[in-house]
Amino acid sequence: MDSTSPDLLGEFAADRLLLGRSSTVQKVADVLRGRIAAGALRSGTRLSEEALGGALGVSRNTLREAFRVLAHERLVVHEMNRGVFVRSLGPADVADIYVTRRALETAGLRAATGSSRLAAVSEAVAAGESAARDGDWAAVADADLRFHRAIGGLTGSERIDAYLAGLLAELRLAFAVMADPRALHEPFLRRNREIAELLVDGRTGRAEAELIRYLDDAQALIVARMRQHQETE
Amino acid sequence: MDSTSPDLLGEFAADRLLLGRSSTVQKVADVLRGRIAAGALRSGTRLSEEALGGALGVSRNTLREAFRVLAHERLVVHEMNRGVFVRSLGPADVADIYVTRRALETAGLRAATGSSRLAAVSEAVAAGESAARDGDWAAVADADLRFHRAIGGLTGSERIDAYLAGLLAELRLAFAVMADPRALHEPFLRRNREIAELLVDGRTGRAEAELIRYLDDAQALIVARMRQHQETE
DNA sequence: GGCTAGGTTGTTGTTGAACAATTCCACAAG
DNA sequence: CTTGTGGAATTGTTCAACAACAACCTAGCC
Repeated sequence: MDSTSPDLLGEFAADRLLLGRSSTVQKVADVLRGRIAAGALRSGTRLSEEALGGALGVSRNTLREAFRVLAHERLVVHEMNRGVFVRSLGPADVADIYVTRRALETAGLRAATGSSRLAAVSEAVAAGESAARDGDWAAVADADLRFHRAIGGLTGSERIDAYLAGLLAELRLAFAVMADPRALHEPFLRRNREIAELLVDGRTGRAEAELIRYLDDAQALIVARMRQHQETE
Repeated sequence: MDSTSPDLLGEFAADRLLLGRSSTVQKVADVLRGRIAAGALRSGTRLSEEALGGALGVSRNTLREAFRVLAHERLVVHEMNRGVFVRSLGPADVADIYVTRRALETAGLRAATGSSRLAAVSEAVAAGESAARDGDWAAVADADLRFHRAIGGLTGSERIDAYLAGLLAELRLAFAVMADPRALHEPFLRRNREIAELLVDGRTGRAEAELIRYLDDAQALIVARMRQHQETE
């Protein structure tokens, strides 16, 4: 019998990353990342090695390895001899993140012309609108993240995608603090579509101007909410 | 007696990062990072936990924590149940890095107008020329890195600076393979100065065009050398 | 010869316990 | 109200052990 066809093998090769997901350290990091994104672990919370290790059923050494990767992702802060804490974002951090987003996402727009990856952008827009119709605002938030990652993905750069994914994960630290995801994401649904349509029409200059205004507004909204939240505390 | 003046305290607060530099894990990561950048650890070398731990006088657990941070910096590849290896860069990696550099460094140029940080750019150019006059090509390479970090630094973003630093550290993986740093850096000394002067003159559009050509040429040079090196092997 | 099966060896993955170093808290003293 | 001084709790780091896995080697088979 002939061996498995080469192109079929190629498809499986793409799944290797999903398979390699074992390793207790990775799983622990995934769990903590999820808990932080979901807001279950509030900013500033101290992550005790003994308590967390006991709860998750892993040893302190394994947990510390997971802490190292989360610290490098800036989701957690490691203070020498004091422990690790869930990161808390200030307005300066948000400003820094948005400067970086502007740099990376506008690079995507400048690479958009004729890209085959534009489909992913449109798909994310459609998914967001569909979720909004269902009133599923968590799904809207997810689609919004996908939209922006897809814009960065227009560069075709694996690193830019990884950076953007990290930046958006950091921003969830700010989202988690404030309720009402609807007020946060609904106003941007229409603007997502607008930018996507400008892109498929090849009007990338105009799309870039719109995206920059979009990001400025989003940043201002988040900072305003942050200050408001800080007062009511 | 009055308490210490607030502004003086502020200066000390800036030194906190320098103090927290202990931690065996950090020191081990620093050592390995340095060895990799210097080319003492060639690409593909396997880093045995037992051997390295013994040589450095640290435990396997500590070493594994250091491996996690280096892996996140992409200087090292962690293969499950097989160990960690010094990363080896291919032309596709170099292309990816340069796409990202173009995105980040052009963002710096667009933020250059009237920035007080332009001084750091000019300083790096001068340092490079001075080192070239002395024939110290390692110092020229350092100054070149400083130049590009300073360009990204024009954005004022801490994250962009961190990303650029990481990308340039990755590139050293490619530099380490090939000898003759002079041929690699000398042609770009004049172009560094040209870009810096365009910047202080406020001609940022022209500077951006020059920088993009610069990066294209550098990428092509590195890829050419990589292929050449691969053949002679 | 070339290929497959199966055991051997060396390395990594993970755990648990131990001890030193450090921070934090409370409390006493000036 | 600031400055020492304990002691308790937590982190930093090491060590030893074992399971799990990958690479290598050998033997046997067609």
